[in-house]
Amino acid sequence: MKITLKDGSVKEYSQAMSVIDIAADISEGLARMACAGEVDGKVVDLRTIIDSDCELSILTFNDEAGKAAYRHTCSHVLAEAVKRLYPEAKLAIGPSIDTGFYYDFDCQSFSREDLDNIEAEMKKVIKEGAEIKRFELPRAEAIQFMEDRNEPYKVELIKDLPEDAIISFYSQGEFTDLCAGPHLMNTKTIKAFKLISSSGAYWRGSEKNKMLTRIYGTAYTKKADLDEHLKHLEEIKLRDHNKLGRQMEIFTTVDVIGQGLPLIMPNGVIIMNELKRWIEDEESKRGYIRTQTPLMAKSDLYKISGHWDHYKEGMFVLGDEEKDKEVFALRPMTCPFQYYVYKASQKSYRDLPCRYGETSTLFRNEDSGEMHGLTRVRQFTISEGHLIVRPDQMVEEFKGCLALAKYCLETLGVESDVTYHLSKWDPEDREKYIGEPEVWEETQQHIREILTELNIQFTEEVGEAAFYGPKVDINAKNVYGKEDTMITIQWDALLAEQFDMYYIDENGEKKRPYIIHRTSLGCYERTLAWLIEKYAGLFPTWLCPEQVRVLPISEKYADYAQKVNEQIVAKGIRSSVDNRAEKIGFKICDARLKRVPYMLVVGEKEKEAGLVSVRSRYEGDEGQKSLDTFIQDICKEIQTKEIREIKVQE
RNA sequence: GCUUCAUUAGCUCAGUUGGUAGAGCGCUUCACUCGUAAUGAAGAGGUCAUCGGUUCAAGUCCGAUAUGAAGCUCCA
Repeated sequence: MKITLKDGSVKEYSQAMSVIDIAADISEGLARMACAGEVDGKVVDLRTIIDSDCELSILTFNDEAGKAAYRHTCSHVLAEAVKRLYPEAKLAIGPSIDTGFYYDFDCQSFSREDLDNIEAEMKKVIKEGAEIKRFELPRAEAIQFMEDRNEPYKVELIKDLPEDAIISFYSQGEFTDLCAGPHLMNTKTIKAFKLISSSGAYWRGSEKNKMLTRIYGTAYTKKADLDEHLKHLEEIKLRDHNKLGRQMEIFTTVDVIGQGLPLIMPNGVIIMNELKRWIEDEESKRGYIRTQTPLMAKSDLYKISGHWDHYKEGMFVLGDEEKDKEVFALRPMTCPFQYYVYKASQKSYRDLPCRYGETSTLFRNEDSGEMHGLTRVRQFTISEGHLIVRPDQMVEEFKGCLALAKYCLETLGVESDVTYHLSKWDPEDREKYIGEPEVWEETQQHIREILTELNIQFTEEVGEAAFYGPKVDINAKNVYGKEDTMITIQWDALLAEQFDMYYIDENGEKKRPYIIHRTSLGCYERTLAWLIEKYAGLFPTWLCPEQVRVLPISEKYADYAQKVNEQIVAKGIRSSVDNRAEKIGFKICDARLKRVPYMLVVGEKEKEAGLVSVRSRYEGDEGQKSLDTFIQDICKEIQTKEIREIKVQE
């Protein structure tokens, strides 16, 4: 048989060979690094026997699938160590993930000390270097095998496999696990690993099931790579908005005020207000008209919208239906409020599209475990908007919303950090959605075409739609890799009916409009969190709470510093003077720690010549210049919302 | 909501097996009046998250509550 390798070379063998044997035949080094194989594009185990012509790649840790096999094997080592130390622990599942691997056990919870002990035991397992063997059993025997070992979760997994499935096991020494593989040949191949953390996780991801104990870990082929990864984990904590945002006095929380109710501090308010003014002005330029509607409404409104029946749990209800004549609820969305603005007067087809914008504060009673910093809160403010349009205007208006979103992302310098998703309904779960299947398929196809036409890369997600229509979600990851929706644009051909919204067409007949629910920048709190992490607190100048700090060399130059500052402030720039009785080195250090982009040092020389000595975090801005030039430059930078490269610090 | 961990000065954190509190930064005051990453000295500041329990004695042990964190689930 002929084996074509990745580099195009061909090996010929007269007999069937396993992948690992072929790797060994190519080179001993490759056999040592081999984690899995790829035969005609399909990932296979190293033990897979090849008996016919094919294309073969030997996958190492440098290949995604090889890395997965390596880490998956490490998760088996973890499982063996846990079984040795805690024989009563029941095995659940233990896959590899992006950043490493985990294994779920039904057992006690583990402290850091326990994890350290388990790590030590894992090292023993690796040192023993047991060969990893694969074998298959018929279904009934497989079930019996795991029943004998008192592993109920494994039995359940096998029972869920199709009748004709090949049920494979991998064993190393006295440890055997139900597993599809692939795996390394020997446990001693694992060179560097670390158990990261332990937490609870529901069996099969359902809150109705028992909570198991999950151990997260990661593994690399070199200790240096592992150390780098661990260092990276430490570093991302430094840009975590939840820490940095508090440290920079952007927000704080107070226990007696409550969960999910952050206090935005003056620094945070400056950034949020800059964003708000910018968005509101931009929307006005794009033909939006603004509304300001109540933060709460009687239960009657939510009964019409359907929220009272479906989402009451998620709302803050004021009053008791049994006792009170009127019951109110804080609004969890703006939709019906803006619909009534539309309905307040009769609309002609000439009036459409109506683009309503509102900087809208919403309240959602999230479960207590869901709150997180500024990204998941109970009260938040979004750049909300609803476009009431004629069906023939829908596609163009939807594109306009996407263009606005794209403009916002570009201006903030984050367009390369987002992913687009077409959130579709789930035809298998009809109860969750209103409307007919044909309408859903048609609108989804419209959005698909729009995204394709605009050359936007996107994924399609089943079951992620709103109950009234499909949507485009623009998501971003936080520093820990967790994804959140930043912007959403929703196609709604159904709710106008519910609220009896109409317009008069050219024939004098009542017609149903379509509605686009959208945000231009999403929720300000979440965007703020995103920007903190994106820029590690070093915001573009236009968003910096403090843009300029004037640093007099000594108190003798306080007057000049004051004059300089006044001229800068007069231009609407956020500037202050550091008049403390400190050395200039101290003042510079402090201004840097506070992330002030521009420092203006003034002393004898500057005072005499009417200059300022600029020190900034940007390249090529050092040195003396006239105050007028400085003001001109910074005004331009702020006005254009320029994103400048930050100088690399030693 | 679930699992685990945490909560000590404004902030970041020490505090051994139970014997009534410490550091650095910050703040206040004084001295220094300084040329590009941290001047020196002194002082103020804490019912150790809250409530309850065990104990002669609790920051330390136990329980409940609140808040925070990681993960799970959820996110109209």
